[in-house]
Amino acid sequence: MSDPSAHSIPMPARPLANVDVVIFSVLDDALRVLLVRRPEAIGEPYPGRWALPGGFVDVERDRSLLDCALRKLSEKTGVLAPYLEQLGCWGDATRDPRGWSTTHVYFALIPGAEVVLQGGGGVADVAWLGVDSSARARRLAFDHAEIIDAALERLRGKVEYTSLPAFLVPEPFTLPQLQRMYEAVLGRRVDKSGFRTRMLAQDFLEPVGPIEGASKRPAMGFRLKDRSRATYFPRTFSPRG
Amino acid sequence: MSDPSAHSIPMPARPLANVDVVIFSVLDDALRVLLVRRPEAIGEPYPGRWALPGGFVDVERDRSLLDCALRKLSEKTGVLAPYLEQLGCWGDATRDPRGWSTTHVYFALIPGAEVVLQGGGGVADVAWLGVDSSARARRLAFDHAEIIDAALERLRGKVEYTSLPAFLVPEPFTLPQLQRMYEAVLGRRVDKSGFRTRMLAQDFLEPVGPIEGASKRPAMGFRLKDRSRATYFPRTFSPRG
DNA sequence: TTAATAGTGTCTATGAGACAGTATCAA
DNA sequence: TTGATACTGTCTCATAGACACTATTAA
Repeated sequence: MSDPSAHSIPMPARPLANVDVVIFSVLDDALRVLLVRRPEAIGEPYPGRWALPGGFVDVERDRSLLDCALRKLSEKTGVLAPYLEQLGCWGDATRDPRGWSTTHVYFALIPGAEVVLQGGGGVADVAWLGVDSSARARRLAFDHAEIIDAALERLRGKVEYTSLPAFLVPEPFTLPQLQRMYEAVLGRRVDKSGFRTRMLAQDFLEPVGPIEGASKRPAMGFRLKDRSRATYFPRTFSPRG
Repeated sequence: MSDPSAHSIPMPARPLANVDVVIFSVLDDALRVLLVRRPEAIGEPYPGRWALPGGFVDVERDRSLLDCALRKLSEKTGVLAPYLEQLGCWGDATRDPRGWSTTHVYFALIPGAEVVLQGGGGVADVAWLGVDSSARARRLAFDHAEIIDAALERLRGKVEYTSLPAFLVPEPFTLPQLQRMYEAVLGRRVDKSGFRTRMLAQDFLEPVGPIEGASKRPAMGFRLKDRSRATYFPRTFSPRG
């Protein structure tokens, strides 16, 4: 790390740099997204409005954008190792009244059972909101409604041909439980037999013995062979629509 | 747009904000990426090394990150309306010796014939480099080798199930020409009959009359019905590997 | 006629979708 | 035995892949 003043070329004005996280989970068979309420302090934009968890990059504390996203996620949910991927960047002169602003958005999938909502850290409230109408009905801060739309589109699109919903259910899970995650995200029923064949053919699940008590007949419990990445299927779910 | 000093909350230190563009094209049946040589001026990092075209966001001039990417692309290639999508963001404390730096990377597809390489703008040289070994063999500036790897992975992955290569060939084009674009990106041959069936079934091409002179027998010319977006196929190209 | 490229027909195997059927548990 | 859920078998149909075939031009 060098001292900027040692360079002869002047550095240009810099935009504000944020990181926001779209955290998805399935609760009560419904896909939900985590929102926090904006603080009411003087000078804060969108006071009291719902927003994605996030905030400025802390160049002293965060070694990278990913570090920053993991920090913001653990501050709000206590979850340390979720599925996390970069969604994209939004940046323009008008999205933040404080000036030219960029945000680097990550999207996370976490099992509903593992969540412990935590306030503090400059937010007055934390809550799960359904993605269908409630999130859109409330007026979100910044361009966060647009960002959530993009995250939803990415998630629903990828669920058609990846194992992403496996990150929405706590391990070990049964195939019927995993199927319910797919159905919650896709918003439609899928065939049981085809679902089983499809999942087992990809060889990304590892059986860990039957799970009892969850239903009448015990089902085989599975866990991911590799929690660090999703599996891609060679076809989408329903070509025939 | 408000004056930052009017707010009571102090703004944090800000990272440097860059935009870089990975510009792909197919020349001589080989996939290539556009690189520029870093300037040699005092204080410039990686002087004389090859790098992706890009640079600092100009908060006075660029209204958004996308504007900035389009500006940098047209400065180097003269192309105004290519296929352009966001690839992602890279940002950490060490990628630029001048300090905590973020870059917002876009990836572009342009037809080889339309390119007019243009120097100037602070670069000593501009060139197309093959993606296979030459780009990796030369030591690129910053983390641009890693970024190109990511762009290649994205491109090759999407080509399996999208119409992206249609943006690499000038309109109007014939199906055999389009097939050569697919083969150049994928690095393997594909079956002619299956290719034709697949392309025409998706209904994203519009016939515009036969093209003569290109070969012995004239072939039907096509153009995209919608140049603003790619078409997604329901299956990948070769499930059987 | 020949060479070269454009375009089509046909066979086969795969595998998804649908759904009926069987297995295994609790009560 | 009944009900509920887990799991399997089977039939059908669409289509990708392979490849041989025909069509249309220039020379």
